[in-house]
Amino acid sequence: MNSLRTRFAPSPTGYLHVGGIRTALFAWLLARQQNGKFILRIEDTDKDREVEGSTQHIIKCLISLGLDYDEGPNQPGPYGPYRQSERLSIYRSYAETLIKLGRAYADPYSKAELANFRRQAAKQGSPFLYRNHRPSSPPDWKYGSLPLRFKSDPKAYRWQDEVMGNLSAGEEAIDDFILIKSDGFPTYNFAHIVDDYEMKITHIIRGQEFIASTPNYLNLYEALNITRPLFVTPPPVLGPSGNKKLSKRDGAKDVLEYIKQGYLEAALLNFIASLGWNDGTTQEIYTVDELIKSFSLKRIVKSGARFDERRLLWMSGAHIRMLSTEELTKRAKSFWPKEAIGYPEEYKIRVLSLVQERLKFLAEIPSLTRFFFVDLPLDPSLIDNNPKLSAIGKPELKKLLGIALDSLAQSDFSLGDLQSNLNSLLDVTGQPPGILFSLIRIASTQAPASPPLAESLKLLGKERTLKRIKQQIGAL
RNA sequence: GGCCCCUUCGUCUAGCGGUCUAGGACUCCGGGUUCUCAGUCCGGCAAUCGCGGGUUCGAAUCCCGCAGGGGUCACCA
Repeated sequence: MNSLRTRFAPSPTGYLHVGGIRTALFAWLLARQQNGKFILRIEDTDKDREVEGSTQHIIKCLISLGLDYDEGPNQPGPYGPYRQSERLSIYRSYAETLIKLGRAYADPYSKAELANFRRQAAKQGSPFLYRNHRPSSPPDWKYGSLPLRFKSDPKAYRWQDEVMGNLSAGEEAIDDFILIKSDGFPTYNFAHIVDDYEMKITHIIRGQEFIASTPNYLNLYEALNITRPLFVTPPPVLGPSGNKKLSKRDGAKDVLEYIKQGYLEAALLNFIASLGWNDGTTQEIYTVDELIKSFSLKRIVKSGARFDERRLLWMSGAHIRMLSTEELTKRAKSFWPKEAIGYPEEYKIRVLSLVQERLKFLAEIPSLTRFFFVDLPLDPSLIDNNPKLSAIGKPELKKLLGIALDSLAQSDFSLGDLQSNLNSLLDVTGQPPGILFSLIRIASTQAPASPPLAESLKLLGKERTLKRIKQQIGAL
């Protein structure tokens, strides 16, 4: 029985973008691979920044991606509750222990005074350290009025990170940070340490922004005399344009948006995992199961990975092509154009299998398939913009279509018969396929692109095909 | 500014002292696939491995400097 436990601990301040999901994904992959547990913990200790409904939004996103959690807000477990706002008494008792140990004290300074200290430090070009201003006789701490600070024991640290390797920092990285805010809520710095310990988390997977404060955490673990989980720090995911960390501010999309556009979860996970991780082989496309099997902390790279949507697009198409017809049909359900209403399931399945290999994401279905369901209005530009066709001239095109119409009227519209019918048209007219087939394709679909001609006509059916060709003839 | 981390094709990456005149994938470009789009197959462009010094018979790989980038220095997480 493996006791590995990982957690994803977002704060409910909005949606999740690719960077956030990657952290969750790595934690989830590790847990699933090692038969451990994946815990979702909501870090809602900042009432001001909290965004209404975002917890539900985050959960929806995780579940849509298949990142299911074993313990969490609506998934009871032995170490709940899993919302920090519901664990206030736990933090308070840890805080009181620290006070008894002489390792925490009330912060008497006003915000203005603090700001002043900070200004001074900035003026000297040195980093601000609260402990340089540690009050000699701090007042008693009253819960819910004054902030409580950690009384640090500054020293240099060296530590192991499962990804970054050996890390170190001098004592200047250690400070008297706030444990409990004046509103009685704990800070992240305090709450996550208590929770990870209480919830028996074995691996903390989190972004690089926490490396700088790790020495503080180490100091606190010592003060509390508790063992720390392993640290796993993947590199940042960078924005597409440059070298900044991917952020909502710079337009990072809600991952749920990709789901809504019909990017497959497997493709999304495959792509996100490949940002900063590889298994050392040349394999690019992974199913979720393969990801679980191959994942390894040891193979997470150290440098930041840029988010490139083109690669995602390619992967998404690749995953769609791997789908069975049944699976694709199931997933396509909510993406049909409204014109498809009323068509039998069997017909839609045939349409789908014709466009499957052309799809990059499911939201493309309507534009690719609409002509299979409804007669599109005649689009003269389709012929005008085709250099070969427009060179021939309308009267001649009209004549050609007339011949095609008569010939196709003889066909039973089975695939084989259509094929030979079209081929013989080539002989009869003496035209190359580039002209004849283009013409028929445009006439019968009125779409800029479509699957191969014979297949399309067969699916369209004789009646509709002939009707559309007649219409085109009338317009020429 | 202090501290910490990172640095191989445009992008994601392989690479752990010789098999690297640096491999794969995406993108892009050319060609085949009886029409279009996509797919697929074949081919091509693309990194003197951030720069400068060492160590070594030999360095993308080890060491030292420098530069660039990122992170952090909140009663945010």
